[in-house]
Amino acid sequence: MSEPKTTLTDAVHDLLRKAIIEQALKPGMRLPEDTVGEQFGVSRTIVRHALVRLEHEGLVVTRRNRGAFVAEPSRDEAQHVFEVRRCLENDVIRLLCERMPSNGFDRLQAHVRQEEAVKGKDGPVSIRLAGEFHVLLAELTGNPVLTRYVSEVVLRCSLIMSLYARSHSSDCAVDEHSQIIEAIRAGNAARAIGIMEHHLGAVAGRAELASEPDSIQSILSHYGKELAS
Amino acid sequence: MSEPKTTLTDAVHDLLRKAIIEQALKPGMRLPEDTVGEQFGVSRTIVRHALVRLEHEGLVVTRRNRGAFVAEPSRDEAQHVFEVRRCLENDVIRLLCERMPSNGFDRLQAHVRQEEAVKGKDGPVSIRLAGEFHVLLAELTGNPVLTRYVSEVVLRCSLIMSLYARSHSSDCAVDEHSQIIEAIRAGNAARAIGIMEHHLGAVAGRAELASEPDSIQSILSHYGKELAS
DNA sequence: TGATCGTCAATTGGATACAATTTGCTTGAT
DNA sequence: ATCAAGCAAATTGTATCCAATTGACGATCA
Repeated sequence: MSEPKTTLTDAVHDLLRKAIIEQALKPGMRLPEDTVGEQFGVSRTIVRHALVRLEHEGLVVTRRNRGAFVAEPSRDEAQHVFEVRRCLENDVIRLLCERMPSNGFDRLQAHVRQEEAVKGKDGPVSIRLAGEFHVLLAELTGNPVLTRYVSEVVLRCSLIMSLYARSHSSDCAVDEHSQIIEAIRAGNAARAIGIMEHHLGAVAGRAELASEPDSIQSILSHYGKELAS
Repeated sequence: MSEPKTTLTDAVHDLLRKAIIEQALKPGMRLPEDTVGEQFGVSRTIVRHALVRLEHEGLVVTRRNRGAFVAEPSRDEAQHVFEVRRCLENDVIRLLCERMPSNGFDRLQAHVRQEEAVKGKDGPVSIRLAGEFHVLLAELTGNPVLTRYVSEVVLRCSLIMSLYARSHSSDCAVDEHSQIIEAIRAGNAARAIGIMEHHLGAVAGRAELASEPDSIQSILSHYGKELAS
């Protein structure tokens, strides 16, 4: 069997996270355990474990005896997440200016090329790539702890954007990504951090309206196809 | 109802965490689900959920079909945790210099008095209080996300100290805590951060010069030379 | 008519039972 | 004596089952 080395819980966890980040599951949407389990063809136990993790990551909230919901970060919460993200990402930049690995710039530029390939489109792929750039930066520091935290706040920011931003329009984002790379390459930490601050500030700045939801089953059935074993 | 508002999972989670931090459960120790559940009078389901969270917090590691163990951070991991901790705590200081809440200094000084009360003793209480000072600092920023992350790295540092440091002897620590408070009160962020860096550096430094047991690979590679035949 | 209380369906919280996987040990052959 | 193969015990992975809590609808009474 080509069975995956990972557990079912991991699979469901990843799928749900992906669905949330890509805005298929919108903030506030209910996530009943048996509905989800039914759609994915697994038992409630699995879904529960996945939901526990997602709650820990701040992507879902659970109310006692009420069930799980996709998180709806308030503006205050959003502010707090962005504050931590700035702190972490500035440190990432600082560290990379000291110890960028040899193949670091190649990997970064390859990623930017990917981003440019989907430039202009506002789809889920664009959102995912924009986030992954920052995670890649964190990875290059060689610090898994830092990478995990950056990963979490970036994911939460994606969720926040889906709530408050009217458009991801990553045009400027990609440009700024390139600028950050160049500033790091020049060893100019101050400038790189400045751009990053501006970059995040611009992202945080966009905060306006949202849209209306879709049925849970249809969404999950779409994502569940990957689980067909 | 005198029933607790929290769920059983939370209780077990807290208990296990406390036990790990206080070194009742030592690094590397096995945590079989049914044994733990038996001891606490709950089912495996609960223990499992708690273990999932603890793994997410980096206090336990789980191996597929092998079970959960109290984490044994390598020196590299320790380094990574300390690196993130410096980053986060420096930001805490920076934020507090801008917006310390009105009763902040009172709470901080009350805490330091507690620490001084157990000064000299190397028991679990001393370890816990030393960590809680830093969590309290983070709380005063009013940022729950930041507080959670600081909390996590501080806990992991406690675990690391229990592995590598020969003594917590928090004599200097308490002094430095007071110094940090005063620097913040003076609005001197640079000085406060400097003290914090020194404080954490001292803590991390103690971890360096302690016992030796680390990665299996290094041990095996050392002993393996004698086997090369 | 409106508010309050009681019953009921829905859903989660928790426990138990079963299956799959790993590990250690025994046993046998070289 | 060493090593390999296979069997058995222990432990986790997963599913199902029962109980407890919540929210809503509807009946009753002021």
